[in-house]
Amino acid sequence: MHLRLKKNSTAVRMKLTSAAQDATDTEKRGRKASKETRRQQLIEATIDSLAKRGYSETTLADVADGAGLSRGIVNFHFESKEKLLIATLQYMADEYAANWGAALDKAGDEAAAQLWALVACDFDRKICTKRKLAAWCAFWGEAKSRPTYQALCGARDVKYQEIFLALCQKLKDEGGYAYEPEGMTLALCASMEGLWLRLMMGDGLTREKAHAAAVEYLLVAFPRHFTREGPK
Amino acid sequence: MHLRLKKNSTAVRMKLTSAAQDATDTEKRGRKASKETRRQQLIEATIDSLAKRGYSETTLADVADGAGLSRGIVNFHFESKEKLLIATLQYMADEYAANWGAALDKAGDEAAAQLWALVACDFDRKICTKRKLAAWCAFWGEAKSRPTYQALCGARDVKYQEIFLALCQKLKDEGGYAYEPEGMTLALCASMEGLWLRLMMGDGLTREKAHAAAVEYLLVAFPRHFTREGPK
DNA sequence: ACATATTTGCTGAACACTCATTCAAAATAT
DNA sequence: ATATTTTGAATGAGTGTTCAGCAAATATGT
Repeated sequence: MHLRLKKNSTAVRMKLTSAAQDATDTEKRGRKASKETRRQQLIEATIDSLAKRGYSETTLADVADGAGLSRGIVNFHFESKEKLLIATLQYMADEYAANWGAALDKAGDEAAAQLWALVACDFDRKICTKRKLAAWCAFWGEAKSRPTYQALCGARDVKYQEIFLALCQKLKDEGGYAYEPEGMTLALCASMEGLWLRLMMGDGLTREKAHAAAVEYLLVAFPRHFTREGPK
Repeated sequence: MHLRLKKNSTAVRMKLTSAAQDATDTEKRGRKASKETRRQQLIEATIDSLAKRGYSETTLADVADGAGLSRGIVNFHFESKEKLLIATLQYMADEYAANWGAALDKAGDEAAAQLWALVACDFDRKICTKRKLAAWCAFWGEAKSRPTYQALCGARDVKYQEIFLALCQKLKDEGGYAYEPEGMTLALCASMEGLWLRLMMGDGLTREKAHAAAVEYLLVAFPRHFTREGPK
């Protein structure tokens, strides 16, 4: 089917001028993208619902309504509710990983600068929304009894924490600190996750305050490397 | 649960046989306590179910089965599922508060000893079970969209953190540390919650390792007050 | 160029199933 | 005998899933 379609549109393209060729291309892409666009749209609606109603109250009807589409739509684009939720979690995990990956690339070669960047990007505007934190937390709440969720949440942690550990170890060597690196790293990562939890709970805590608390941790742990304004 | 059932029927039998006085006593207590006992029993079964199946999969049928009782029982002793869940959360919150309250009493007057005790009791055998952590996390996951849960989870934090803040401030004065106390306290509390989260996720993390990580934090933050073995 | 056939994305009603809740009846205690 | 506690079947609301069919876009035949 797909092959035939491609053959046909190639044939059409050849008949048309070069300007129209572009148009056909985008059209084709648009058509092909349509499916991806819908999925995206439904995933966003799912995050909305998770944030607004919580995991247990999120229904397919609510997701469909949120996307402005009809009831059966999810089972058309995703096979089941379960698959939709997994795709949503996957999407968030990918976004999260991409974010700190990019931050790490931009940070340069200094271990201190890299660590600072990693901590900072956890409290980035794009990632650290109430909406998304709420969605994360919804999945965390179910993760213990669902291996798939656990894997996706865990995969995030493993790589992230490996890098953290390596950085902490490097800083320890550079600064002659006395702590035990594994415990230190664990406590630091846990602290940031805990801050997320609190942000989501929505006491008066703001993103800035949470970030400041994490920085305070960095200051105390690596006094020779950081000031409140950044790495030395 | 089965044991309790058996106990009841044993009590019944005792009434029929010899020791009438004893039997009447236990019976009276049994009757008056019976309602409380059933509630307790159902609450325990609820925690079991939350830990095993997660929030969204926890059904009244499952709770009743877990308690070895019949289907309609929850709506007799609690008015609704919602009320059962709230009572369960309340129960856990009370237990948690009682635990750190007792630990604080036992710790003496030194601020350092008190802080050490508070951190330690978060990783106590009684409190820090996988079962209970899972139940806590289930509630956290739903808390954002349920004011009642949020209030009960939050109430825990508020008092707890007030004390933490006071202790950190005191240690800062004593030790001449340079950090900003609010941020420090926030990061510390968040770290312990994050460690709970990870314990529950069940990577290879053990209670002891998590506790050690928290201690590592204490060491770094208050080097003049603590060694790995305890407060100086 | 026009008509027809096919594909594709989507709809919404129907269906099957789960689950909280109710309640009449039974069991048990007083 | 009365009150209390427990049972378990019945109820009904809610929800995920299915599917026949619609409409627009696209391909094919003339």
